[in-house]
Amino acid sequence: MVKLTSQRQALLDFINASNRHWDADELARALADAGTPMGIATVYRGLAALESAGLLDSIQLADKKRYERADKAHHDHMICTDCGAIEEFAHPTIESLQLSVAADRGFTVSGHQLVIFGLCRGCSNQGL
Amino acid sequence: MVKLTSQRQALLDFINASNRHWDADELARALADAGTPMGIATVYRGLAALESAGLLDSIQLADKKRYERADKAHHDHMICTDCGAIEEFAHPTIESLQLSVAADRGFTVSGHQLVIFGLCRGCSNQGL
DNA sequence: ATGATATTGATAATGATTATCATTTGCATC
DNA sequence: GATGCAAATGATAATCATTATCAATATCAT
Ligand SMILES: [Mn+2]
Ligand SMILES: [Mn+2]
Ligand SMILES: [Zn+2]
Ligand SMILES: [Zn+2]
Repeated sequence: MVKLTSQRQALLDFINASNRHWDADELARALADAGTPMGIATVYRGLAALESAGLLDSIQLADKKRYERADKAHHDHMICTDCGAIEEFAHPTIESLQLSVAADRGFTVSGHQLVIFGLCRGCSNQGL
Repeated sequence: MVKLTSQRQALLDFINASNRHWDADELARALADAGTPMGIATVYRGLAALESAGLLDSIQLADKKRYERADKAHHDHMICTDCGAIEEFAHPTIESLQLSVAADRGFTVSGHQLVIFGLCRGCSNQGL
């Protein structure tokens, strides 16, 4: 039986109150600053538990995993390689084409991750 | 000036002779078995140098980076979460839709990574 | 309120990758 | 072909995110 502890509630509230993609360390620091410090191992375990309960979503980037609210529709991400900004986009046609190419190969899809790298509008304009 | 050493040549030859997606450790072991052992740090540095020279491609998976030949056209990957098989696919429409959605947001694309997770045909049929 | 059990937290361990640094090697130049 | 030097090598330490340990604590069904 999975328990809803004060630590997990704090993690969930914190992420749900924002629109960011948090890593474990950022959350530990932010929660400490907010007056609800918790051990870093508890942060990792809490995030994993909340995700498998469907209460959080995550994206696995090259170096670390980032968590976000789960109450948004499925979307993918564009990441600015200059300023680190993470933008979201949803594209139904891309989604369905993925399913069809997988089906063509007899592949049973359980998930996917699409990340576009480049320069966001602001950083693109820096170089003008 | 970047030097083409015997170690780097061995790495390149080894990967070009195969169709796999290698991680650094697999390469170190395979090269040792093949009679051209080299330090693991040399493997990492060699792979990075060859990739930035455009002689190798890579995909960054959750836990580790995997290298493959660069003489194939751009493609994305489907990974079987059961047996670990990595299949390749190319889909021009998905590619161009990515560029258009990025352009819509003023995003200058430098690259992307699309990975589809699920069960390959063989593993899908296991559960029948 | 009680007890079984899941969670916490401090810390050690792990695993992939990078940094150090003394030694060696590729290669441009003579 | 010999020389010189910047770049590469390799053994190993360090780093960084994440997971494992384990004794103490908190949750929750009863
Ligand atoms: Mn998102
Ligand atoms: Mn490939
Ligand atoms: Zn930017
Ligand atoms: Zn499979």
